[in-house]
Amino acid sequence: MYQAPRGTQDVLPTDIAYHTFVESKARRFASLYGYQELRTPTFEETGLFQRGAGESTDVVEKEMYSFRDKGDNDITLRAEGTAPVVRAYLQHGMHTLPQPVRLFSLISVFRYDRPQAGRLREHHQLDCEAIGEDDPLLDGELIALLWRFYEALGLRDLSLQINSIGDANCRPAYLELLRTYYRGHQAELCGDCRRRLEVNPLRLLDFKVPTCQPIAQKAPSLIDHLCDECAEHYQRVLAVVGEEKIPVVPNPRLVRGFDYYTRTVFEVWPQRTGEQSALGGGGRYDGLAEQLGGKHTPGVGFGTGIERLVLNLKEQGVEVPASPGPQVYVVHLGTGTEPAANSFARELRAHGVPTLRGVGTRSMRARLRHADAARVRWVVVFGEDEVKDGKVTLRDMAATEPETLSTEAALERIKRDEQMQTHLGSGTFSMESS
RNA sequence: GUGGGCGUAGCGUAGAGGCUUAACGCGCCAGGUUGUGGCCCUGGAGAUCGCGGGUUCGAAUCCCGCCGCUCACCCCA
Repeated sequence: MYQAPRGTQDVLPTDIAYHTFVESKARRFASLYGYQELRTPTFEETGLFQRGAGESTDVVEKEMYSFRDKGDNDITLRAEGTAPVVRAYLQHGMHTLPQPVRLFSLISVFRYDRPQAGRLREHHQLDCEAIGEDDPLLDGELIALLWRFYEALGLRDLSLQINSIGDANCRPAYLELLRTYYRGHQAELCGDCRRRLEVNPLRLLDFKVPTCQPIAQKAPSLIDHLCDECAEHYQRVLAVVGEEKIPVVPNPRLVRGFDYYTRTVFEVWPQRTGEQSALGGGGRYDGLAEQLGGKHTPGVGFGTGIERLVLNLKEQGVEVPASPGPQVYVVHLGTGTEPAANSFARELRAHGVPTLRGVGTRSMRARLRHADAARVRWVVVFGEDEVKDGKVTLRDMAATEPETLSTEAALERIKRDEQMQTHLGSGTFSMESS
């Protein structure tokens, strides 16, 4: 038998409410901050990710779903959220729009990794990007958007980690300093660290192998070697976030896995420690547009993982609104009763009443059980007796006794009830309400 | 890529060399009620015990290999 490919998952109807809850809140909060929805393709030219995220990153080096298509194009399934958005910004000349351009996407991301709790080969993200402005206020805005979004989901005990990793002015000198420091300890380093030292020294800082920890602890901190402009920028980001009353943890060892980041980087972690658990993360990428062949255009953004949010909502016991089910179950019973039942169901749906049609040749009892399982409010029975008289039997599932009345009267009753539900129930069922 | 754990009906579990014709709960189907749900009762369908090999008179049970799932490292969401 076939199975869903390793690292992918089916979201079943019993679970879908969590996902629609997160997605609708995502849309709501993105638009609340003035971000407009953008959809980019599921696959891009491989070079976009190589140039964007960086050749030496783990994602590009060993985790991409890459293939050559029938036209000999090198294609990669979306490995990361930011580069495609910046590509779209450049391609469509969005620099002619008022800056910054604020965009959000709900995307799927593909990485060939070994799956584990909270890690999939296909996962989904809310991705928000603001391109065309380097004001630290914008960094703060994105952090606030992310944080308020989490609050609205009902998540508790989160921790916002923040850092600045400098830019092209100050980082090269710092990296040289770091390399010099590490070369002095080369003998004590594990093989992995030696490799990083050459390829991606910044990553040495957040490395977790215990034997290398003491060396990392004493390494020169990047935060002490920022140029004046970067230091100033960082201070203003911290100020803006502080003003928002968001508890922030400056973490001088926070480093992210993509090469395009400059200055601000941040992640949000749940309380529980260990494992890979970041719910969301992002930062500023002032050099990315140039890297992709455009002119210098600053930008800042984040991605946050839908599946990880769902996981944490469940862990924290957050209740999500139930998806609305059908209101009415229409059954026919006996010969010649089908058309009348069909037309009644058609009528209900034309009036916007979600209606389930009883099909097959099961007993009355079985049908009622189905209706009960579907948690409908009303069951409408078209039996031979009723159809002959132009009537139906209407059962209010909350009441004990059914009653027989004309089809018109039954329709009116259900419509009236449905209207009441729509008005009263808008807080319960509407995903759009905060 | 590295290391641990686990594979028995759709789901959750029991059985750990012969007492098993593989059991129980949920779910599914049907009946108890000629055309009326929930609760209850009765019955039924559904499992070559992940796959292959080995040990044994005898393997779901012991051994080996493979596959799958899962957790952690790494990395990221």
